[in-house]
Amino acid sequence: MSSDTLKIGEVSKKSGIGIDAIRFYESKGIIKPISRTSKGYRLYNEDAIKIISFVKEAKELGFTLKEIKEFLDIKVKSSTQCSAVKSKIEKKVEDVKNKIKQLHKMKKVLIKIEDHCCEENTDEKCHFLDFL
Amino acid sequence: MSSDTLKIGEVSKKSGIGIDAIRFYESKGIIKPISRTSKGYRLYNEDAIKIISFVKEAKELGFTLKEIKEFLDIKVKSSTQCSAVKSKIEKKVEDVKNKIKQLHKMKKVLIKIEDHCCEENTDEKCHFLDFL
DNA sequence: ATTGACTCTGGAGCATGCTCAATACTTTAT
DNA sequence: ATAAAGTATTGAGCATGCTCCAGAGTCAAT
Repeated sequence: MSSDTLKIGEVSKKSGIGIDAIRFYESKGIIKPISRTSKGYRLYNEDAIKIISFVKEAKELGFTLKEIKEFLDIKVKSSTQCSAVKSKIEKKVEDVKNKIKQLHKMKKVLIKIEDHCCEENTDEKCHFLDFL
Repeated sequence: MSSDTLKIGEVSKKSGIGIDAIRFYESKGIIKPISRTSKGYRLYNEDAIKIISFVKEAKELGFTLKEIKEFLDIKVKSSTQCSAVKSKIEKKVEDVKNKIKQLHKMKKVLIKIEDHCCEENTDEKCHFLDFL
C-alpha cells in the first residue's frame, strides 16, 4: 500500500518479535499503531521497530513491562513537569547502579570459586555457598 | 527443640521470605531441609538463611530460579570435573558481564534523557524515543 | 475468481513464581 | 488439659508475559 507504513507482520519480522507479542504489548499500552486501515489492519511506522527493540533490551535487563511502559511514557512538555520526571529518572538510575554493583559482586564470587576450586584441589568439596 | 536447627517459620522470619515461597523453592530443588522431625517438620540450619538471601539477591538481578539453581548446584569434588565446572562458571561470568554492559547502556540512556529534557526547555516535546 | 498468505478478535493455555485456602496434625503456653 | 500458634499436604488461584487456536474477513498473485 503506502511505502512508509508497516503492517504488523512486517514489524514482527523486522523486530524479531512475534505478532502476538506485539498485540500483547499494545494491550498493555506499550505500543500503538499510528493508524488502522479501513478494514482494521494495524499500521506502524519505523518508530515501532525502535520501540520494540528497546522493549526487548529492557526486558533482557530484567525490567518488567510495567517499568518499560513507565520509561516510554516519559515525556517532558513543560518545566513544571520537569522535576517530577527528573526524580523518576534518578530513581531508575539508582536502581540500575545498584544492579550493576550487585552484578559485580556476583562476578567476583564466581571468579573466586573458579580460582579457589579448580587448582590442584584435593578432595575438598567446593560449594557455591562457601563464597557467599 | 535443639538450639542449632530452625523450623520453617524461623527461617522465614530470619530471611524475610514467606513460608510458602520456601516450600516452593524446595519443590524446585533450590533448598532442602537438613532433616525432618519424626512428625515431618522441616529442620534447617543457618546455611538456609544464606541460600535464601542469595536467591533473593539473584532474583532482583533478573536471574530465574532455574539459573539460581544452577549457581547453587556448582560443586567441585574432583579435578576431573574441574574443567566442566570451570566452563560453566565462565559462561555465567559472561552472562553477568553482558548484563552489566547493558545496564551501563541503560544508565547512559536515562542520564541522556535527564540532561536533554530538563534544561530550560521551551515547549519542545521531549520523548524517550529520541534517545534510543 | 480462486487460492494462499495475512490480519482481525476473543479466548484458552502455558511457564514462572508465588500466594492463599482447606483440612488435619503437632507443639507451646497457660 | 485446652487453646493458640505453628506446620504439613494438596490444590486452587493469581500476576506476568506470552503463545496458540478458532473462526472470519482481507489482500495479493495467478
